[in-house]
Amino acid sequence: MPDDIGDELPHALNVLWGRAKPKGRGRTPALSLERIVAAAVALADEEGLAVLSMARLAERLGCAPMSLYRHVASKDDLQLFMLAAAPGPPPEFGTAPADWRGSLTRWAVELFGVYLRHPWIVQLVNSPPVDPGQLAWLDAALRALGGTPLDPRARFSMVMLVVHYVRGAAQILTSMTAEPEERADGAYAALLTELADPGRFPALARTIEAGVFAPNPGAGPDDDFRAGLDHLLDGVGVAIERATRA
Amino acid sequence: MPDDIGDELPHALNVLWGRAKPKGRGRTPALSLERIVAAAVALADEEGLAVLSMARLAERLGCAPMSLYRHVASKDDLQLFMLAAAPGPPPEFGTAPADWRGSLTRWAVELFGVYLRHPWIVQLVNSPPVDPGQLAWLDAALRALGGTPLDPRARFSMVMLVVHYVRGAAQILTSMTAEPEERADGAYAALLTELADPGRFPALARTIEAGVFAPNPGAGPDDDFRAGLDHLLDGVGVAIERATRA
DNA sequence: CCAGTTTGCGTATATCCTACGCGTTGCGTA
DNA sequence: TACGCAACGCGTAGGATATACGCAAACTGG
Repeated sequence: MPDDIGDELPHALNVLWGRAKPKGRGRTPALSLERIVAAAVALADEEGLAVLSMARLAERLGCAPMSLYRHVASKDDLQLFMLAAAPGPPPEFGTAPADWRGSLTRWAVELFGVYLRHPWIVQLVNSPPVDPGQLAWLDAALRALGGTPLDPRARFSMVMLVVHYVRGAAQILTSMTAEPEERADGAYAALLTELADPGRFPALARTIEAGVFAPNPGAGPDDDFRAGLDHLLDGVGVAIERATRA
Repeated sequence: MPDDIGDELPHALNVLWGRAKPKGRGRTPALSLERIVAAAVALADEEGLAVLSMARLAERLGCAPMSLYRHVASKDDLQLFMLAAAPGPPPEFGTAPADWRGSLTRWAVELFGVYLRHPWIVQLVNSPPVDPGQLAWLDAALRALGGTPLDPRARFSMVMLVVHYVRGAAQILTSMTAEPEERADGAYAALLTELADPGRFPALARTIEAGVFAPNPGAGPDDDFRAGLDHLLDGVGVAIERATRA
């Protein structure tokens, strides 16, 4: 007997948006959706997404595997809840801040931090957001551009630019550092040096020679991220300037 | 008896770079790595990455599941080979083309096409490229910037900017169109309209009202991609102009 | 105290990857 | 020509996975 009689939304969405009915009868629950999701997030943070199975999760919670299905319809649903809960609230700035660049930079850096804390997020499929958590992040980014003369479509396009960049940068960084062995940053550089024949890949060989892949001890990995973000925001700045003149 | 005695590279890499020894003895193979990889790519293209299992692949090839393991060490290895083979060659332009923007645009559009033809690529983990196929693409992108005064580190940064954007855009697009039912483009817009409370998500609500998510019949989905790419390349142009003056 | 409702969980099934080892085949060599 | 070995194809089996189904336990309102 599904309870979405007059509602066409999937059950998971109703729960996410607080539209699920409270049911005060029956046995007192030892488990709760919040506990399950929190444990799943912790497990994925510590041991990776591949280790997250219903059995391991149940073991961690001290319950039987099938008990989880009373609160979660499927493993996909669980991942949806994880995706909604893990990021936490976005940075706060009012509507139409004067400094769009500073606001958007802060937003991107914090999102980057979220991805580094929860690397499994970028391994999940990147579907359009439907939960309040992700929509809050999206809204915050759009608000960062609220004071600019860009039209809504352009604003959204710029935000997606930043989203894709942050996600991609985190994806590369986590896949390089999360190698099983202590593959230092230099390992990839050494591998490329051996494989990239200058005759076949001239531009790549020159890039390697210039030491781009070599670990530069003075700078953290965040510096590369910030540099790329700055170039990206230069492009946003061009569009804003163009819209201002028009 | 592994055959990488004097070589520390994983076996899969030796095969990818044509360093595997030819073994002319024994029985004539009915299976080959090329056939297996081609069938796996076709299967993933047609039915999605979730359906790709060793059993299904063997069924398609008319062999027993375990026969595949004579040519492929594991399923992860198979996916590595798929990733190397599916994209095909990158677009051709000489070293240091005069029109960096046109070249990079063509490169990005073709890569976008690859992702749309093989949506499973963007669902796989985005690890740094180590196979000749992906390195050829990377080299081509770096060559597109060969005529600019950017230093190698900046060139690489710009290329990664484009890579992340193309990948992210394809990820969103494929996850929206590959829905099980015939969820038209308008479905997401309708869902957002119901969920995005203007009081809670003011900027998002305004974006929806402006019809950003509504399907505009005149333009294909490529147009959004091209628009975002243009903004991105504006940022690259700023960096190039800055480097020219310096 | 009882009926109804909700939770927790045991069982069973289907599917998956893959370690191990056996029989078969065909080339290179004697 | 005949033999031996290397490589191939595959059958079996084991462990792990998600999850449908149904029953017993526990709690609450009457």
